[in-house]
Amino acid sequence: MPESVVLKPVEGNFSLGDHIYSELREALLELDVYNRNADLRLDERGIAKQMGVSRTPIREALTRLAQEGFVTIQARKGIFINRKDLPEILELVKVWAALESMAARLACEVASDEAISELRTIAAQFSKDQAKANIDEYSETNIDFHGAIMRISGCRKLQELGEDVFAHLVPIRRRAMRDVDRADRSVVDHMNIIEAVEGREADLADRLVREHTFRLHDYIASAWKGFMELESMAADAKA
Amino acid sequence: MPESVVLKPVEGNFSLGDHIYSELREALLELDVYNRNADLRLDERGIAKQMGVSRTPIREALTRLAQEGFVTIQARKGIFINRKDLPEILELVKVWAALESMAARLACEVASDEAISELRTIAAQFSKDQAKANIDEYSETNIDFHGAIMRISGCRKLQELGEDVFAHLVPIRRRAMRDVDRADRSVVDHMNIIEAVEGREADLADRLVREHTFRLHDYIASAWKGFMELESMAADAKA
DNA sequence: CTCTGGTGTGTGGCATACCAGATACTTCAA
DNA sequence: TTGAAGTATCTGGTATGCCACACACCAGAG
Repeated sequence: MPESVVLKPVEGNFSLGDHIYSELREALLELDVYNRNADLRLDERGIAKQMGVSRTPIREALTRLAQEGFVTIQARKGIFINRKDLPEILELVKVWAALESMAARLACEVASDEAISELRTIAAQFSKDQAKANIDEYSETNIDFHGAIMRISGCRKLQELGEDVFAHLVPIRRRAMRDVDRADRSVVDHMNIIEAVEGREADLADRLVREHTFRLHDYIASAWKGFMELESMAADAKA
Repeated sequence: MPESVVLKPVEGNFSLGDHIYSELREALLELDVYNRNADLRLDERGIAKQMGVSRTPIREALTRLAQEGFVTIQARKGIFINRKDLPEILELVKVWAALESMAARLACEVASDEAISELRTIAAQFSKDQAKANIDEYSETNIDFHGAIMRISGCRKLQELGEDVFAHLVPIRRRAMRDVDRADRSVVDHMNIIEAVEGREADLADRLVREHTFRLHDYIASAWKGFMELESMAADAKA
């Protein structure tokens, strides 16, 4: 074989099950679970036919999704998408706060200066004013920022768990981020957090991140009814 | 039918898959993964035959265990029990610290006085002196104590996640708890934590729990080699 | 002896058939 | 009309069989 020809190895386990799992997962996150008109039921056979495979890999994917809490499987009754209620959402936010504040703490202790500078780079993408102008993009940047903190903590497990928890909050965050006033406050919070991390002030960073996340917590708690009403109206409009 | 006879409804989904899942999970935790002589390989067909069922429910259980990180399934190669290395273990302890310190904080804010008194009841089961005398039982009480903090935090998600993380640490904790000096220190820590929670000092409780868990973290880091050597000797003795 | 290609066996992935509980529907009697 | 029993259908759970890839072993060419 000519040495010049270098083929990259086929990576990992491609399996229908894996593929369907991520496909379904994404679809579930995209789908607006809080739309009261949404169909909360999933059908193994239907999905199987739709994707052109047998029930087996579908069932594997659904089993995993059930374990993650996205769906509930009831024997001989059906498979239902879990619609989380307010208390459950708030609990997830608390868990998120626990994980991210620890990540910030660890970042102060172990992250390199280069890694920390990443935070400022991300934050710089959106000045306070720009945030107002383009909430959607800000939301993306916001997610990046929080992801970055988890990453530079150097604790993969923390990061992975955070992503899992975060996934459950995606539909909520989509709503919570629309609020312009919150975006303002958020930008300020981020700057303070960055400075704390840059200054290696672990206790401070820990506290700031926690308080920042708890502001989201309290906001969701207060705005929840509004979310639901908006959804109802959207649903009605469609119908 | 006599009205006096009240039958409680059959609860939940009993399925072979579920049963095998918990059975296997327990077996995996019991098994000493760090015994280098232990067989790290699982065989679907073997387990199926051994339990007298088909591969299907076995596969379902294994899929779930794989998702939780207990095993790794490699297509057409085999299913292997995950042997966690030191860095991974330490990450789990950090996550545990994040969760439990938040739990302590929440407990300060929301737990009832009755709930908090539970902590003292558990701790009272073992005075400092008794701890030395019966390390094994102390280990149990210790687990109860930490479980109680999670419980009285009033945050189920925090509790559930904590239990999941904890499960991965079970084999490690079995070793770490043998150390008498650590038990002493542990009892003192617990008392301080209790006082902080009773005094509703959220910041203090948060810090104490975090520091307590990080002592375990550092202890594991320093004693790891010892663990491994002990295991090797035990394995050699058997052979 | 060495290296290459072939072959047999093990292993997980997938498709399929069937089962039994849960439901919806239908029918028929009061 | 109503309601209760019977029946068809739907749904997830389980058992099986086959497939394709991984790998160890073997044989023949050099």
